[in-house]
This record gives sequence, C-alpha cells and structure tokens, in this order.
Amino acid sequence: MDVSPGLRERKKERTRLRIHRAALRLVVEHGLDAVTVEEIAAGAEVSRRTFSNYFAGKEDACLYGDAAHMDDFLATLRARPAHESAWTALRATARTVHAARDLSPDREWVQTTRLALKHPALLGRRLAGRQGFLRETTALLGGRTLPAGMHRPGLLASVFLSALLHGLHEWTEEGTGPLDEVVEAALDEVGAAFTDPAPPP
Amino acid sequence: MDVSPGLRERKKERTRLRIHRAALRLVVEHGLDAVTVEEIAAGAEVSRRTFSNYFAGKEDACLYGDAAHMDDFLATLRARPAHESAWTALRATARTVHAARDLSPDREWVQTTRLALKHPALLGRRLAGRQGFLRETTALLGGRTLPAGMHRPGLLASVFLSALLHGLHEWTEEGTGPLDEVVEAALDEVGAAFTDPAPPP
DNA sequence: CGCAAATATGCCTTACAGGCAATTTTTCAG
DNA sequence: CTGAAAAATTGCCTGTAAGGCATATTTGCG
Repeated sequence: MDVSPGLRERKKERTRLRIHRAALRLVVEHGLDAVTVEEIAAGAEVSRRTFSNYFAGKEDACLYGDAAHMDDFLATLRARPAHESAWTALRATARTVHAARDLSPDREWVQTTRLALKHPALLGRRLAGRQGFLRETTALLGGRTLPAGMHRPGLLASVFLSALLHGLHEWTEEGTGPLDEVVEAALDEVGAAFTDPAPPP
Repeated sequence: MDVSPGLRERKKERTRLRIHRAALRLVVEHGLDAVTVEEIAAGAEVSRRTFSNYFAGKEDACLYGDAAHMDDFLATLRARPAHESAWTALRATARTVHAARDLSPDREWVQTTRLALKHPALLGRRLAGRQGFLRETTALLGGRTLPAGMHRPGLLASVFLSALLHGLHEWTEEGTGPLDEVVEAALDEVGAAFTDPAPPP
C-alpha cells in the first residue's frame, strides 16, 4: 500500500481530476454559460453535491490545471540553487517548467488560457489565483540578489509574472510560432533591463 | 437644462453612483458575503430589479469607482503630447491622475483596494476589468517610441500596470508613508530600466 | 472482522441573474 | 400645453448556484 501521499488522498485527487476534466471538456465544447454544474457532475460521475465538496464553482473546476501549473513553478523555483540572482532563478524556472510541460499533454494550459480570454468570469478567477502565487514567489526570492536599483522583490516578481502572462496571451491570440518562443521572447525583452551585472549604460 | 451629457443620462449616472455608494458602504461595514443585493438596492432606494439593470452583481457595484478611475487615466493619457515616449507618457499620466485624485475625496480608491485584497471575488473582478484597460492603454501607446530593446507596446503597458498595482498593494498592506510616494517609487524602480533610448541633451 | 474517520450523497434554504411585461417617468414634436 | 414615443423602473417568475445539515457509504486500521 502506498503511504507516500496516502491511499485515500490519491483517490480524492483522482476524483478532483475527473471533475476538472469533465468541466474543461464541456465548457470548451458548449461555452461556460451553457454548462451547468449538474452536467459537469454527471460527466464526472459524481453527485451534484460532491462537486461542491471539491470546487466552489465551475470556474474553479476549469482552472484547476492552472493551479497545478503554478505549484509546479513554485516547486521548481524552490529547488533553484541559492546563489542564483532573483531574475536568473525566475528565468530558469520558467524555462524548466515550460520544457517539462510542453512535452507532456499540456495542450490544456493553452485551452484554459483561450477559455479565460473568452470568459471574463474565468479570467477573473484565474488572475485572483495568481495573487497568492505572487506572494509565494516573492517569499522565495528572499535572499537572492536583485537587479541594480531594485529593492522590492515583490515588484520584480510582479513584473516577471506580467511579462510571462503577456507572452502567453499574445501567443494565444495571435498564434505566431511556437508558444515557448513567444513567452521566452517577452521575458527576454523585459529581462534585458533586469540583467544582473548592470543594465547597459 | 443641461444638454451637455443629456439630462436623462445625468440622472442615470446619479442613480448608478447612489447604488455604488450604498454597496461600498454596506460591504465595508458588514463584509461582502454578509450583504445581499436586496439590501444594497434598499440602501440606494431602488428596487432589487433596478439594481440588476445597472450592475451585474454586488462586486461590480463595489468596483464602479475603480472603473471611473481607469477611464480618467485613459482620458489623461490620450491627452499627452504625441512626441512623448511611451514610458514618459505613462509616467506623466500616473502623476497627473494621482495628483488630481488625491485632493478629491478619493479615499475611496484605497477603500476599494483594501476590500479587494480581502475578498477574492472582488479582486478577481477588479483584475479582469483591468484586462480591457490594458488593451486600451496599449492602443494609445501606438506611435510612441519604446525603450531600447522593446518591441511590444502591450508588454510595456503590462509591466507598467503591474508596477502601479504593486505600489498600491504595498501601500495598502503596509501603509508606509504617503500613497503617492510608494507608487511613484515603485514606478521609478522599474522605470530606471526603461528610460527612453533618446540620447541625453 | 468491526469500529472510527473520512467521504459521498440527498434534501433543503437562501441568493442571484436576467427574461418578460406592465407601469411610470422623461423627452420632444406639434 | 398636450399627447405620443422612448426610456427607465418595477414586479413577477424561472433556472441556476452555494452550501448547511443529516444520512449513507466507503476506507483505513487495530
């Protein structure tokens, strides 16, 4: 018997994922407003009431994958060598997570993003969720060196995140080339101003 | 009789404001979840149904002031001289709007921010609303020169906005010194990296 | 096996968004 | 000034949602 995450926990997680997938599938197909919570519950083969035990609403159910994505990011960032500067660590983390994700069936991230850009309700939840992520990230930046002239780790995290999201959105809307490249380009464009040694004179 | 914005429109606007104020007052006092739409409507002396004619929910009612704030910003930005660089124009607009607002009874902006940081539902709506703002801002940046190495006006707008919000949040949470100064400091900290490519005179 | 804890489900109440139609208010032309 | 058109307010109503509470079911463990 697995005791690592607890056998019970694993079943819970599987259920959560089933609900999430059902939600995503139905909403992608019919639109957010044309799908009821009952339908999602049915699609996941749980009762309406059980749905509410797992998620506060269909929006949260749809965006669960995004939360996992952010957790990945935080775990990876936590593992970066302590001597790296703040920006370098963030940058490297993004690269690592993207590389790992783009191979796996993570077309989902794009799906979710497209949905979020289409449905304000989703976008809102998504962005609200990133606030907590921002806090965590800021905390993990403690002790790392900041770019010249920077004193606020939270500000750096904030700028980093907004660049990341800009890349994601730009690609989702215009679909030019591979996703990675657009995101990386956006990060580099901002990063040029934040490289560690000193910004170009 | 005023015909400037139309007499009818002005009454509508007054009603909208009354609802907004009632919502804000009640939510600040009792918390978002402890206030029903009916109570807000009663507080504004309109019917429950009329509330729905003006706002899609209590969150929107609370955040109406924020929308006005963003409109102010856009109007001011639109009026900046065309020869200014993108960052300079943004920076100047922020200064102007803050100066104009801080004298007026705009304690409300802070109230709203505090509320938003307390209630995820509010934060979400607020952030979703800023997405449209971002688009407009990006459009207004067209034709202006960007910092060296920058090609994406939308990226610049995004970074600018995130710095602005970071300042606002930092101040709201830690309350160190005057609001203006914290926001300006955050903007300057990022701006140092984005000063115009123009050679010094 | 058999009990205790965690989980799933059903029922129920409150709340909310928005369609529709009737009613009142505002505007404007004659 | 007056009456009709336009717009706004309101009430009624329906479908949907969130979550408390109690019960049944499943799971973990001695």
